Amino acid sequence: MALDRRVRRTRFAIHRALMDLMLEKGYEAVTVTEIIDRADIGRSTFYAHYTDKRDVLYASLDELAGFLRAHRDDGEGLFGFSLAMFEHAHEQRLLIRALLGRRGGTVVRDRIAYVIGELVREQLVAHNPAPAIPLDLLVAGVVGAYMALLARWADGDEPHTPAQLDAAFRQLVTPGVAAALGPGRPG
Amino acid sequence: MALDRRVRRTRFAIHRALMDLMLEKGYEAVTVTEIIDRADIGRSTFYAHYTDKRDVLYASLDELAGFLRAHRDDGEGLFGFSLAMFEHAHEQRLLIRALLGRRGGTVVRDRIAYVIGELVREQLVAHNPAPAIPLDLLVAGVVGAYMALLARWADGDEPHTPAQLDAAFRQLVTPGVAAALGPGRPG
DNA sequence: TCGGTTTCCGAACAATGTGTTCAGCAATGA
DNA sequence: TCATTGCTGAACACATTGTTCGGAAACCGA
Repeated sequence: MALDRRVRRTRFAIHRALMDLMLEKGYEAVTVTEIIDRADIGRSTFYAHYTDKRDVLYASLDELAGFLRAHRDDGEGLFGFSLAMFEHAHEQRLLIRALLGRRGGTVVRDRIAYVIGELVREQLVAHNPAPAIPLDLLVAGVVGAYMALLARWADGDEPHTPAQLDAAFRQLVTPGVAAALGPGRPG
Repeated sequence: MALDRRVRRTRFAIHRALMDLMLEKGYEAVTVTEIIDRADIGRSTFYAHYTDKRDVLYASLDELAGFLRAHRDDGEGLFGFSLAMFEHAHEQRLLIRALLGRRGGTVVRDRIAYVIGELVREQLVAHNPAPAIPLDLLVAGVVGAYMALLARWADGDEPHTPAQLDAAFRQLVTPGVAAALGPGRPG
């Protein structure tokens, strides 16, 4: 049995309101009161569904997580999600800027980094469960570089294409990762 | 002529209060009211010196910037600041955790990333003003990886040593950077 | 269509935080 | 000493958060 229609409507309205507002002012600057007004729901209703602004964000980012998982094994070799994500970011530039730009927030970045980190870790472990660089550091470094490229692109004026970004990411990170994973060539 | 003694005392008290409070709850959670109370100064006094919590932070981070500059050319090759910074972070682990951990904030991370980014950019340009990867992306990626390692270490339980962190950073990033900078071997 | 269940409303509330103002007192440095 | 500068502290308007609760409304299944 699906959710009560009212619940579906309410949650969607909230989700939609958060997205819209983020596009306008970035995640950090959005307030619960604004979400309520925009979604045109009662205050108590909001808190009946979510505890926080953060809570809404997490729910909304589940979509992104699904997207990334779907593209996990794109292309050849590691980091299949990379190009797809850059392309997605390119289409949704405003949204990505709202999420990752200066007006984003630690919460957003950390969450996205976490989601991507899971993917990266899975792939790295599959190739070598005990790499030369401690796994947690390796994952952190790779994801850190990726997120930084994404953020820089979202915030800056440079019109890099998704392919350029993907290439930059791979050129920067792949040699070090390959070395850390050892001789066995990842396919 | 130096600053009025009262000014010096007030600013130092504010600086000190922010540091203490960050150690206890992380930058984000600290409030201006708390700083005022801890520093034992009047509210209007605070706003006479700083506009913001952020403003105080920036002033405080100038120290860090000086430190990093002083170690810019440590060791051989690029990223001389790296080991010194990790060592500094090791001694001041609590402070670094307060700054970069989950309870830190975008403001803090961005500012530190900016400071480090300046250093990295200077060094990269010195070796090759037009690397294979667009300079801004290269810098972003390198700094992103570095910050991520620092943050992961500050937040996690793993007792990595500064030397290990420095090694991990270099192993991950150096090959890609060298390739991007081209054949001329950086000294 | 009925009827019990679930959700929504909305207004009020206490708590907390921000940034400003101003008149009077106190410390400073020359 | 004394003019200058900085500090005080309380009050203020304002914004935001998260909770509460009785009554109205919508929903879903029979």
